[in-house]
Amino acid sequence: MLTNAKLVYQPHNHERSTNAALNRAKDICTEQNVRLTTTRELVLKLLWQSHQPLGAYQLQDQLAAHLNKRVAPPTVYRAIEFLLKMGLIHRIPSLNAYIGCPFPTSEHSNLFMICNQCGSVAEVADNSINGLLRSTCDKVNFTLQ
Amino acid sequence: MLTNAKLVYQPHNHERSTNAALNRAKDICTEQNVRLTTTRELVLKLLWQSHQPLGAYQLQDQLAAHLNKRVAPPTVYRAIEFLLKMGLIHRIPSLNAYIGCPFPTSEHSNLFMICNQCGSVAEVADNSINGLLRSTCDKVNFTLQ
DNA sequence: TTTATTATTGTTATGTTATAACGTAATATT
DNA sequence: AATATTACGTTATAACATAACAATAATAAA
Repeated sequence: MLTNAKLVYQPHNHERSTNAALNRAKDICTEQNVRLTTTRELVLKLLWQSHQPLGAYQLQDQLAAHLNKRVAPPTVYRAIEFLLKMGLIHRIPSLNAYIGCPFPTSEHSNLFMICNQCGSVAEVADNSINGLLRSTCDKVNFTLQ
Repeated sequence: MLTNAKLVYQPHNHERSTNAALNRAKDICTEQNVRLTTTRELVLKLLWQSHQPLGAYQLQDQLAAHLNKRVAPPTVYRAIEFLLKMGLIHRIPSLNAYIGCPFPTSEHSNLFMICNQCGSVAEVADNSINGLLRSTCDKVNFTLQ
């Protein structure tokens, strides 16, 4: 089972894990021949620094603060769209919020544990859950995506 | 395994299943001593007639058409809130849409199969999935809700 | 039945999330 | 350097959701 639950819930070197994630992102983008521009990287960094999911307009505020200039929604949403496409972040629909993906290269269905008290989110990728979901989908003639 | 997949995807007596759902709803509300008012019942009916999830503003339009008068968003959202609380409908966050619950009295975690082609949604309640989710939550110190 | 209480609905305004459209700038390709 | 492609800036607006308060209807209490 793959999970970042410990990383989320236990004391750890935050800056270090953020840097690791950013470096992984750079590698992935280089390999895919796409550009991790300043804005895109900053959004990713903000999401990793938070460890709680952030909404698009929270990102907008923080982005504006860091860049010392006005930032319009499309700027944020473009960065989000890019990062989603690259598998570097996830959208959590029930929160209208976004969060860094701890294992961007691994093929996995997304399962999130969302704490109703503190709002933190841990991600879990589990083969047995995946398998069971897949077979259940088969039963009702769906294909798991 | 509990699912309404066949009901969603195979020819069936639509009016009949809608009426069944409405009657069940009436029973539940009577039992719980709450009122299934005209608006609430109509919203539930519209959701059942559709069999595809409907957004709040689609419901607003249809509601207005049926009642022959202007209907404001809060009216719709209040009905939705009530029906959600009674377990008669579900919200599907990834679609910002709502759908009738086929087994409102059964305790179950919600699992939705959403067709990317046609937009139809089937609901599945499966004990083995539930169990696996629960044990996975335990592993990472969460409680399944 | 009259009054009091509670639940529900109407109405206006506004908050929050997300995208369309179009122009400009930066980067890569030839 | 000229051209094509990709990314960004800007304005406006669409889509989804709720706050606040007034009016009305249903139910309970007197």
